[in-house]
Amino acid sequence: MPIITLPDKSTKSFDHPVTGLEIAQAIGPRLAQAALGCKVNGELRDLSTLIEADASVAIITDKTRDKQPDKDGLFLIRHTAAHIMAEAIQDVLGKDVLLAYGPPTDTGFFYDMLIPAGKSLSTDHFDAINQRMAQIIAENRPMTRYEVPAADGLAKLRSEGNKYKVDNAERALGLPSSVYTGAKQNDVAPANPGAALTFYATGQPGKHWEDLCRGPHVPGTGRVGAARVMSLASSYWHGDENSDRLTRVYGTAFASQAELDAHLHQLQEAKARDHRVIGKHLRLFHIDEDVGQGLILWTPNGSIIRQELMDFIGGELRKQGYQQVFTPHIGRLDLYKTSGHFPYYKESQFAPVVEREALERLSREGCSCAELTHRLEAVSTRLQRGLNERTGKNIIPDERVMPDDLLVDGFMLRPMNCPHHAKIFKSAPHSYRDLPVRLAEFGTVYRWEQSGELNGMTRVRGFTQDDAHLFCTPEQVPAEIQGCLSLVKVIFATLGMKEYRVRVGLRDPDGKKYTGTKENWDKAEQACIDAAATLGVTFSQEPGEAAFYGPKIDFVVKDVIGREWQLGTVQVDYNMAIRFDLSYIGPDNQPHRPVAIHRAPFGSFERFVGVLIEHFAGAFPAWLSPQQVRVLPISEKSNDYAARVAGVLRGAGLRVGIDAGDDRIQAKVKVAAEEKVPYMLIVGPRDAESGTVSVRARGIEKDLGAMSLEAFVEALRREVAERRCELTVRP
RNA sequence: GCCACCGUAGCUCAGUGGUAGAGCAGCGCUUUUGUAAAGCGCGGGUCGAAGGUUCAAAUCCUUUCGGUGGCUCCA
Repeated sequence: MPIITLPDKSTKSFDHPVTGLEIAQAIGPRLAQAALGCKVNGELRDLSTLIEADASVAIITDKTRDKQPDKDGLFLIRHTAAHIMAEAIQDVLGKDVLLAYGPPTDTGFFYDMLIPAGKSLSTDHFDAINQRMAQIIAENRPMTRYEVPAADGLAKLRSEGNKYKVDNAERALGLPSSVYTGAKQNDVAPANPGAALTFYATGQPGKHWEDLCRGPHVPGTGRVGAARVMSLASSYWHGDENSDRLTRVYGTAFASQAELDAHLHQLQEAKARDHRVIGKHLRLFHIDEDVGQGLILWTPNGSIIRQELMDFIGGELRKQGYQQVFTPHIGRLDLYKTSGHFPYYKESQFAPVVEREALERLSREGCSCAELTHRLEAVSTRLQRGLNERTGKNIIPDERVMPDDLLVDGFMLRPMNCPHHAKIFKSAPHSYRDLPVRLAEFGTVYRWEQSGELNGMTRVRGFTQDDAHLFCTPEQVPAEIQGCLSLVKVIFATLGMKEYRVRVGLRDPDGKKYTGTKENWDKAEQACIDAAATLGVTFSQEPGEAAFYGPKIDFVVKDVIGREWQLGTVQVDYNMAIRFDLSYIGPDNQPHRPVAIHRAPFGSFERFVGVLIEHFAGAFPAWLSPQQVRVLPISEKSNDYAARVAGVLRGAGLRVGIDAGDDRIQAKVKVAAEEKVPYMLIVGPRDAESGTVSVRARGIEKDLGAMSLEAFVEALRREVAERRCELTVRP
């Protein structure tokens, strides 16, 4: 006699076990009609689930109360849609397509499958698949769940010859994976005799298509309003690149065709905001294959944006007591052996640069490539002893040590700026009275990203960080973290960026890989959490996400397509000072280890500007715009006056262009609007006579009227100096 | 790196075995214009690169370079 508690805390009693559907019916017929599934004690279940004991139950539909798409409802719809797509693909390509794994995702769903040799799936099949999916949805077959005892289910799957499903079942039953890891076939765990496997038929079991599946699903295929296959990709079984390569088919589904259409429309809109498209159109940057993949050439327009950002950030840093430094883009290998970057991160670094004479000598000696690598990665006895003594651990094992005359020296394109900054700190003695020492550099670093990971400006191989290293006492750590975050807050606020979140990376509770004392870690972690809490944006604490050398704070923003990009980071580091043997003299007249804080709150100018382009859709505030004003003479007769106006603006330090072509004014306005110039000054004989300019501001599709040139200059100078987000100058 | 798709004029794209095209941009001429494209004309491409099949290749095949999307959220 279950008592059901509904989300509004009201209860309903039943004298028999009930299904979710019956509960919905008891609430109202329209809810029963709209119901897709239910949540029993917080767990998403089929509508047909029988509830025998008291429980709190929520009925899931495709919309929440405020008419927004319901996340759980979409999950159910997309989970079922994955089955429908798999059935459609098997109908189109054949039953010998082996299905592996097909879950819902944030924006849809995918299904991984093995396309048998000799067959292939391409976008040419999409029309056929979409049509077949529409048919299955129109047929509105019930989603029928049935359970089979584990042993029977396994036998059934094995006889069907799909090793991926057998593997899924074994994992679900907690058995060792006989297929994936090659463990012995072990029918049913003795400890779990009642275990069962569940299957879902898209219709009648035995008659219609079916799949091993945990569920839950919507009650019938008709409840998937609209589904569509989207794209193809490849994936690996279990994400393991040594395992089978599968074809991943992406699709998406919504409760109605209108919502699917809206989603497709939004994808198109997002494409129009893509920083690569806008960047090309507005000539902000260029990537040239002759220069290299992932290497950004900042063209004049983009360079203005970058320079303005550097000036802005640089000014804020000076206010906070940072000191500017400049260091080269390369350094000797020993430096990176000391820091620990080489060779441990060699997969993500450019290969070392070896001096020509050394290479020629090695070549004469017949040195092999493997031998060269070995000799580059080895260290001298002196370096080994120094590092091992300082860290108190055997971090350089004897195998890596080589006599000096065999070692090969070289340079590395720097993957990080910290070694150079550590060396600057070490170049002079420091008293505790000097701390914190804050060394800032817009430092360019180089990392070897896999070619498939590269993406416009947001994922590149050479980039300039807004980097700084703060060397301080353990007591100063909280205040310094606060300082970093207040900087982030100022800059995000200035740019009108509200859509960001913060991740605080903490120790794994039982991890042993960490360096530094427990007391320092506790304090630093608390400082990070406290600082994040003051930001006033959502932040998450993520145990296990700390670096081995200290806790960190990451800033993540979402781009228009919903992809998240990590921008900056603040990391506390107890390790660097040890490795580089940094010290300051304390009040006790004894040397002490400083704590280092790495911080690059915006990550890199490349990624940050890429995100900014999408954030503003190319319509930058006046202070960032490559061209702030464009003067448009009505006809050639006004060209002289236009040139005088432009001269005055330029003299006032504003970035001005002039469109003196023989186009009509309509054409000049259109071009300036497409290039997203903040202000157009339209000047004709009337203006020349009165010394005025006719103002048109971006985003307002009309003539705002005339004002004196002096008043315009003053107003725009103020807007730029205050770095306002909006265009505020008006006659 | 791996998989799918793509690469034609500065840009956006059409052309699927038979003499390389359009619009925009550029240049010239006409027009002298008051707020989202005036008209006419001209120039511009070894069709990403290399090799192959063919009487004939932008088009078909192979290789290669580059771009785009994707490469777990564990039934």
